[in-house]
Amino acid sequence: MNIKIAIADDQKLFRKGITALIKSFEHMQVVFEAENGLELLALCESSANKPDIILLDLSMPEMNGLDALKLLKEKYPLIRVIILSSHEVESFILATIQAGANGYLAKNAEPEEVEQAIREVYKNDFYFTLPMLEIMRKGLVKKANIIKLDDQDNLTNREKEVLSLICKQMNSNEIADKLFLSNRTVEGHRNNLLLKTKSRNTAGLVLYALKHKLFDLDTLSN
Amino acid sequence: MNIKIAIADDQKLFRKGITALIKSFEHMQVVFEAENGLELLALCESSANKPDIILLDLSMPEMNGLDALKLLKEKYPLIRVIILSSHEVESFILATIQAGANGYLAKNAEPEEVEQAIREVYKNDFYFTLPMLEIMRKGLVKKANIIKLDDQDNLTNREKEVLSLICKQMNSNEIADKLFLSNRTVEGHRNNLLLKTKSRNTAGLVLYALKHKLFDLDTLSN
DNA sequence: ACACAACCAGGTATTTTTACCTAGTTGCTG
DNA sequence: CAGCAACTAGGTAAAAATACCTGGTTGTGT
Repeated sequence: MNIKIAIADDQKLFRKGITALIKSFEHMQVVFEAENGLELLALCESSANKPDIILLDLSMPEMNGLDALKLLKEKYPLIRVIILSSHEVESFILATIQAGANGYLAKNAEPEEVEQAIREVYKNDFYFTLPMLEIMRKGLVKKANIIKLDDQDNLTNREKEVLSLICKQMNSNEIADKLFLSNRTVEGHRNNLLLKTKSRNTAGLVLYALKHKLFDLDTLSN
Repeated sequence: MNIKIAIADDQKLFRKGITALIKSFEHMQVVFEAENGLELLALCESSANKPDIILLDLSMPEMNGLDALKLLKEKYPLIRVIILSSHEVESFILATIQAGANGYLAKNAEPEEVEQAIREVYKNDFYFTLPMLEIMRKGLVKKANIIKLDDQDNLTNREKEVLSLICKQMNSNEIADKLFLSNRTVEGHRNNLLLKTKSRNTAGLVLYALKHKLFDLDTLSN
């Protein structure tokens, strides 16, 4: 049985080249080409011949690759997507993985690697080169280490207490009631919090609290 | 030049077996063995002959592998660590990667794979098998998918735009400037956001945005 | 053509937050 | 004991957010 492939790239010549290349591989066929994200989605919608794997360029007009990827994965979770990359930044690459990309292929890769990538993704849902894996690993590690650096958070217990109540969407009066304080006192704490955390307002305080893991998103009902 | 290796495992026989195995590989030597995490750290401390790579069992008495790994990476960030795993759960595996593990090796792996893993880690800082990579990928993706369930968030694009700026600690006037709107309009959006998200104030909006992954903590500077 | 949702923008009034002050009490430490 | 940090609490004023209104425009779908 053939592996059905679709290609989305804004450069016609590139599309045609890849198509020709894929034709030279055994048991593969290109079912359609798209020149931007919108067209890709439309073709996936209309085509009776759904692709198994899509080769997706990230930088396209109309709708870029990342947005297209997200929508694709939402509507057709079974379709595997291999990202065609020129020279993207790490955060963008991570975003595509988080959006569900199944593989990554540099645009200057060898033809053999294209074939290998497609077959691996078809078999294992998965193909990444070593540098990519290194980036992924960094991405995994990063989250745990965002803070840790400036961690001496200086906040006193009372301040942390007030901050936690702020994060529960209480205003100063309510907090004062709860802690048996004057609202002026609470305002004082609040002010110190703004200074110490270098925040501009309540939004900043909430972000600070979450970033520094003073407590967890899940514990705050909404 | 030889690759210097240390082994930490609580089973003596296993240690000796691996040591023997490694002796059979070219340009490798075992510099010491430890039977638990504490001993491993002590030996790293005292030994003049620091290992390049440590083969580390996760389940050990006294101090388990994960804790040992964390301390190791803190003190000796240059030492690479390959985890020896029997049958750990995913979350534990991810924890080791976040703690800086450079590779993962199943205890029932083929001898050739041990050699390959060591050489790859020595060369690339990095060796993971396909199933491991799959787990890593899931780990990366998971975070992005916590919500999604109740996702019909009703928020219009404009509202999301305003919300994102609120989360960047902007006030209504600043948002109005940025979006070329009247501040009254922004206030209108803001009000709708409060209603739709059932929030009481800015803190609630930020929490909502984060909970529903409208964007990521990391992307919001603080 | 009509309904409807999204978007925009104004008014008025109240509440809350922010900014910038002062100052007393408590408890710990050199 | 002196010094300091944490906690408390007050005043005044300006800025921002909230509550509750109104009404217009635009685009989409029926």
